[in-house]
Amino acid sequence: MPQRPTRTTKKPARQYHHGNLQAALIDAGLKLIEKKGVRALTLREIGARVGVSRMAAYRHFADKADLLAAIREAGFAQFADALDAARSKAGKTFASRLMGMALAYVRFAAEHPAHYEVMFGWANEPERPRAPSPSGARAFGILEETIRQGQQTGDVRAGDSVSLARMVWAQVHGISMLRLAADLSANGAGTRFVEFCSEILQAGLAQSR
Amino acid sequence: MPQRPTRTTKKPARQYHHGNLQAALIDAGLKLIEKKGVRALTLREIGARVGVSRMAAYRHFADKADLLAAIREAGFAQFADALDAARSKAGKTFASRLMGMALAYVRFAAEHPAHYEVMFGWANEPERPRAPSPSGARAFGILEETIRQGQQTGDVRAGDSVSLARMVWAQVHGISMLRLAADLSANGAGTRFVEFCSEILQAGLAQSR
DNA sequence: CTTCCGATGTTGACGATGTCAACACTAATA
DNA sequence: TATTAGTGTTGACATCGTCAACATCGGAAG
Repeated sequence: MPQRPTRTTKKPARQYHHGNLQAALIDAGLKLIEKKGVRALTLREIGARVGVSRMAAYRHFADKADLLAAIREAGFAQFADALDAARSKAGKTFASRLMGMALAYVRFAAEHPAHYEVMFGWANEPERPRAPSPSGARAFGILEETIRQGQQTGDVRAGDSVSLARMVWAQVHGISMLRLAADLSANGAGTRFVEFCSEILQAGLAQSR
Repeated sequence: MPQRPTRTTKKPARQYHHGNLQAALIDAGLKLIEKKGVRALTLREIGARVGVSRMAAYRHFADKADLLAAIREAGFAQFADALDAARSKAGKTFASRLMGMALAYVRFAAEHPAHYEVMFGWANEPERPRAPSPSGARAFGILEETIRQGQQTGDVRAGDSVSLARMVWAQVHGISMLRLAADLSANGAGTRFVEFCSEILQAGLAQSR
């Protein structure tokens, strides 16, 4: 959320100093990605949108990749919030929670494909290993905690909850990446497919042997 | 597989006409990607490796994206072969086939990460929708057929085999993308995790209700 | 209030890249 | 042997990320 510079008298208009460039750049970059795809993300274009020249970003980010990382982190924060909200809104049974979170996960990916791409995109640049995301860890923690609760209520087999959570995560991530649930409207095909997978997954998690 | 020009007398050496540039470009491009990542893929660099100038590729591909698409298709062919081989080598039970194919899938992704990236990478370029891959369809068909066999032997619940296959595919794809199975050595952590997921998945697929 | 300095934003320049044009060489056919 | 379609080459250009050097602002120190 860009806010006005602290001490302007009336109209911020266009001043030499922007006031909150960092956030504005992340925001503009994200919108640009959503509209034209990651390849179209250009420092020059971002600057133009914010009303600032290229190179201005370099006062707030080391380079383009660093700005991408910031966009990525912001995405994970929203993402974790969405998962958290879904868990709260879902019923108390493990099945409903699992399905609610699965739907929220896939929905986020479907509604913000570009943001999702930046978050989970390939990190095949050997020179610049990707730093782990705090918010990403928070999102995973929400899922893992749900799994542990399922174990306590007897809905999920015993075993390493981290591994179990990873498996569920991989499932919904695969669905999202392969675009297997494009239509997530009220009772669209995508929703039905996610429910379909969720049911099978839940059955598999239940059996202890 | 690059083959020699059809009518050279003895030593092809460096002629004006390469003889089989199309295949050579795909091959060189792939090797370059594997070594330096997708971002380092440059028409100039590819040309240099093949001993040809930039722009030469334009006689065989519409543009860079088109060459990428060819690399992608070649990857799917190898990929389908790998899945097919795994199915043949696995035992006759559904469980062993599922696990064998899952391991082959994840192994391919782990051993050829760059190729895998090009194959399954994001297609968020709104202007250029990605064409479906024939070999990709073949690979999926192998999995779906295995599912159908499982249904006939009673190992898999009744239902749409395509949806079931998609779910399994999404699972292994997610594992591959999230790099959850990095160590696929003889009895490495990755192998164990894939077996772990495969067992749970199989349990879920079994239950009819 | 004035001075000064660090933070922030700007323009210039450079090498790299994808691609359009125009040209050069080769091989097979007429 | 002459022609021509196929194949490879060099030139040029717009665009991009980024290094340098410069400009401007806002607040702290005197």
